[in-house]
Parts: sequence; C-alpha cells; structure tokens
Amino acid sequence: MAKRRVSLKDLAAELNVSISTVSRALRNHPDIRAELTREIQELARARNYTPNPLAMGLLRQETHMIGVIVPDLVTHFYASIISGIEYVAKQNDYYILIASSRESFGKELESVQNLLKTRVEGLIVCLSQETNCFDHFDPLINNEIPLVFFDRVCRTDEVPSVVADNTEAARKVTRHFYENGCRRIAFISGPPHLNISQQRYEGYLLGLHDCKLPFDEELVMHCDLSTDDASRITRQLLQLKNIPDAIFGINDTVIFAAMKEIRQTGLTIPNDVALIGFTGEFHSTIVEPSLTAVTHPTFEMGKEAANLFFERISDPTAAPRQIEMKTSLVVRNSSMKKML
Amino acid sequence: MAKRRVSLKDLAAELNVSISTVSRALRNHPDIRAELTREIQELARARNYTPNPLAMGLLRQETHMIGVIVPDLVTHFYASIISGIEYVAKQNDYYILIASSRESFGKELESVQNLLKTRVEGLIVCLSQETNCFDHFDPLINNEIPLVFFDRVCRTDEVPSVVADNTEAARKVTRHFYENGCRRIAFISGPPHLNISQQRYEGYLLGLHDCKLPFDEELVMHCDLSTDDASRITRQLLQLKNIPDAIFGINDTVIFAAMKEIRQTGLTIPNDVALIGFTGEFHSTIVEPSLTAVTHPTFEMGKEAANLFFERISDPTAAPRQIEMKTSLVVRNSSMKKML
DNA sequence: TTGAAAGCGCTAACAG
DNA sequence: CTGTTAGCGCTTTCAA
Repeated sequence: MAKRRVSLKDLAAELNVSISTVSRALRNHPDIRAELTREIQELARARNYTPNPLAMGLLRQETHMIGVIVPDLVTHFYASIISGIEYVAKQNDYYILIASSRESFGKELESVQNLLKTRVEGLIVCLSQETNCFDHFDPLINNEIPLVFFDRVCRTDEVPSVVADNTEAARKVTRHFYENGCRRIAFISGPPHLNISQQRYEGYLLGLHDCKLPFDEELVMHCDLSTDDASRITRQLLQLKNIPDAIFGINDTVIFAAMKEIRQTGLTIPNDVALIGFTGEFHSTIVEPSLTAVTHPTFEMGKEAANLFFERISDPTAAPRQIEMKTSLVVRNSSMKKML
Repeated sequence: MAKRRVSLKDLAAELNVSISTVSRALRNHPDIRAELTREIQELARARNYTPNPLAMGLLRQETHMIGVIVPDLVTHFYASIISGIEYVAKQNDYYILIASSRESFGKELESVQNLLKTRVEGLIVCLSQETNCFDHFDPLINNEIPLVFFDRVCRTDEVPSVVADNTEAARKVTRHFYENGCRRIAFISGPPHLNISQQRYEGYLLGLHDCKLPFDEELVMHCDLSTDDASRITRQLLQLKNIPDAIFGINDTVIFAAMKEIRQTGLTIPNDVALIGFTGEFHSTIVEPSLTAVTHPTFEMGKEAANLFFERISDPTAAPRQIEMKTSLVVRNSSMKKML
C-alpha cells in the first residue's frame, strides 16, 4: 500500500488534543468549543483528512458494498441495468462490486461465495443461463442477507425481484406478427428452466390463441443463447418443409444470429420471414432492415432492483415484493411485410 | 447489516483456547499441535468461518480493491476491457470497483475522489472525452498511489499506460482505402486534445503521404463522439461540392451514425462511400454491408492494464512503461468497392 | 467541555 | 506449544 494517510491520531497529535475530541469536532458535536471545532476542521481540511472506511466498516459492521452478479458484462442489457443500480447505489453512498458469471453456474456459485467473503452487505443477481438449482442462495436467505433478483429470477416467494412483463410482451409480439400477415410464427426460446423462457412461451401461446392460430410444436425451439446454437436452430427452422414466415427471438444474440442466417439463405426480411427480438435500442436501428423489438426499460430496471435492495437493508424480513416492468414493442421494418 | 458472522473469538470461546491459537491454527502455523489444529479447522469449517476482510484491511492497510474509471459502461469496448481487468484482478485476489465518468470531466473528477475515499489501492483509468486538464491525478502521483491509464491517456512520462497502435492502424486504414480505389478519404475524429484523435490523425496523414494523396482540410472533422454530432458531421461531409468517397470513423458511435446518414441520403456503401471504423467484432458483422474495422484486442488490453497496475503495487516508483497493443484491420464489405 | 478506555476482528511480537 | 498484549482507525460510553 502507498504511504499511510492522515488519521485522527495525527490530527490529535498535531493539536495536542485527544483523538475523541477530534472525532467529535469533525462531526460537529455540540460539546466541543466552537473555536476548537473550527480549528480542528481547518486542520483536517489542510491535511486532506478522509475517514478510513475500513475502520468505520469494522466498527459498524457495514461495508457499504453491494455485490452484483450478471451473466455477462458486455451485453448492453446488463451494462445498462448495472448503470441503473450504480445510480441508486451512489445516491445511498454505496458502491457496487460487479462479478460476471459468464453464463456459467460454476462461476455464479463462486461469485456468490467470493462476494460474501468480501462482506458485501448483500447481492443483486441475474441468474446464469445454466442455473437450475438455487441452493447456493440459502446462506443469504437464511441469514437475512439482502438479496434481489432481476430478469432471470427464482424463489420469488422468498426473494424480491424485478422482471419484465414477459408474458404480455410475447403475446403482443405474436399478435403484431398476425396483424402483419404472418401465419407460421416460430419462437426461438432459451433454456426451458429460465423464467424468461417460460413466461415468453406462455405469452406466445396466448397470442396464438388470441389470433386463433394453431400451435405447431416444430416452430418452438430452445437454444442455449449462444450465437452458434441460435444459427443452428434457425437453419433447422428454415429447412422445415413448411418454413415459418416469422421468427420471434428471445434476445439480442438469438435474433441477430437468425438475421444473418436468413440472409445467407437468400430469403428476405421481412417479406419471407419477419423478425422480432427482445433487444436494445442501439442494435435495432443499425441493422438493415431495422429491427422491430421489445425494449426493456433497462436503466429503470436497475434502479428498481437497487431500490428493492435498500428496502431489504432497512427491513431484511419484510415480505418480498416483485416489480414488473412494462416493456414496449417498438415497431420498425423487420416485421412489416409489404402486403401484396 | 445482517447478523454478525462468526469471528475468531467465537471459535476460541467454543474451544476454550485463545484467539491467537485459533488464528495460528487456521493458518497452519507449525507451533500449534497437529491435533488441535485439526480440531480448530474443523470447527471453523462447521461454523462457516471466513476471515473478516475489513479487519485484515485495517491491519495491513490494504483493501485489495482497484478503482476502474471508464467513459461509459455500455460500450462493448469498455465492457470488454473491464472483463480483462477483472480477470487479472481475480487471479491476484483483488476486486474492482467500477465508476463511469459518462464522458464528463466533472464526473471523472468526482469518481477519482470518491474512489480514493473508499481506499482503493489505486486506479485504472480511461479519460473522459472532456478531460483536458490532468491535475486531478496529482494526489495519486505525488503519493505514489498506483495509477494506470488505458486507451485515452495523459502524462505518460509519469504514469504507465496501455494504448493501441493508433498511428499505425490509421495509416493502414488510409492505405487500404487507397488500394480499393478511394481518393477522397475523410476522417471523422474526436476531440483534438485526446491522444487517440491526435495519433489517428497523424496516421491518416502518413497514409495520405504514402499514397501521394493530397491533404484536404475540409475532409477532417472533429466530433464530440455523440451520435447526433457524428450524424451532423456526416451530413456536412455529404454536402461538400466534392464529397468524400471514403470515411474513416474514430469509433463505433461515429461510424454507425455515418452509416445511417449515408443510407438516408440514398448513397450506397461502399460504392459511393466506403467506410471503416474502429470498432468491435459483434457490431461489425450484424450490419449490412458488414463493416471493415480496426479491431482492438480489448480483453488483452484490460489484462495488460491490470498487469501494469500490479507492477505498480509492488514497486510504486519504477519508471512507467507504456504498452502498445497491435490492432488488426479486419476487411469486410464496407470498404470493398466493386471495381467497374 | 474534554479525555481515557473499550471494542469492532485480526495479526504479530513477546512471554511463558 | 499456547496465551497476553498492543495496535490498525474509529466511535462511544463513562469519568473527570
């Protein structure tokens, strides 16, 4: 470590008063003579004194750190949510410690344990796509250590969470496709154990039902959210004897992989195959055709997650709330078939 | 804070030994009886003991935290570099505290001060685009607190840094344009005080010189790196009486804004205007035409920055090194004019 | 109005 | 081989 910084002791020595006097003066304790107070504060200022957070943390048993675990750092979705969390954290004078599970259960487990070791005051987590067993959160739940899930969630009766209106969003997507002339709507979903897969699937079914479209199981595929797998699955869909005229992709990666694959087959978007994804603003507008997409209020989701966290800090035993965020379907070109 | 966790004291009390015995046993000190050691370690395990990092930090004056300041969190470039930093940090049993300057000098200043207050052991920083005055790093430099810059750097004679081979990369870009038939090559740069603007500009000039192309000052524009400004500037370029037949954009944002703008004007890429950007893998391939781009080894840059940081930790006064990373020009379609 | 002492959890020097 | 003590920086009784 670099040179030791000035401590209360240093200030006290310099002024020939006791440490406690300095401590009090700096916090404007009324007991201390106004003049002395001023003098001490001036010296502190001059010497560039800042309280040592480690000492405070040790004393009060609080670190003012929140651990955040996301499936990856490089996706805009998570980056933006993290921004939202950071925003609220900063307002509460908290810092965030970010860990990435890289979509691996093992790394998620490891991160939970490591962050707890560093004595974060709690965790805000989005599950990795592999996570299918949720016991590793027991130590948090049993010890009343604040925990909040977002987007990909579990144990929602025990843990507060922030999710998108997945079912409703997927239902809207399906209906939008129908209204634009699509009749064979495919859905490329994620791992079946994830709530986002389940809920969007449910919305897809409701949408089909609304439009009185038949359900065809060969149009629903599960993918592991990697580009390769999404490409493979798109190719499979395009090789059906009766290919889909629309594809609904569960996220960024999936829909862009599908887009590339469709183009390579020589089919046109949206006329041969219309496309809608769950994705962010930026990507959707730089591709050609621009992508119709369900947009999450990511920054807001992060803020809400952090808010839930601080609710938890002040009352770790309150009944867990779930916040559902409204998404919006932003219609661009990839879903608008030119009617003949 | 949640329930207090078990401490050495708790373990000691339970076994009727002293705290120091427990402490030693847990660290396998040879002085302690093998049997006692085993017994203590078993209990620690059973009670789920983990050492309190605050206490350790206080004792050793080290927090094992690195502050990282980036211009933004949502750009792939920074996200990926952060991943690299995190990777090395974890290997050294360090954590990173991330702050975003949101390209604002004020926020950068604030972040530097806040992070120092939390007693990070040092900082790894990429300057905000507004940063034109570098005094706020004095407290670090004067107190031998480890500091490393990456990408956008300053005071390189005092502070170790990691940069791309900006000049060389820009030179290659210019020559590549020339070899593909471009003769009026525009350069949309960033704020002129940034090293990346200066060095890429220099490379651009060298490239022109290599190809014996005349320099035309109306083809060089500075932008504030926002989408709006980049669009505005592209429009300006497209309104010249003699419009450019190629545009070289200093980063992601700029080049995609240019791309959109060109399309809206009805011009084609690459035949009317060829395009090359400094950008990441993913974006480049999802657009149509796919984007020829200078690619940074971002993850590696992060790793190198972290390595420099740890060099600094072990010897805060060593002469600062600068590491230059090789970029590569990945040729795709946006720069390949179909020769007539 | 100020100081002395204890304690947060831990390690290390010194005793025994 | 194990215990006692001091101290990292700070707040907070309790005394004066």
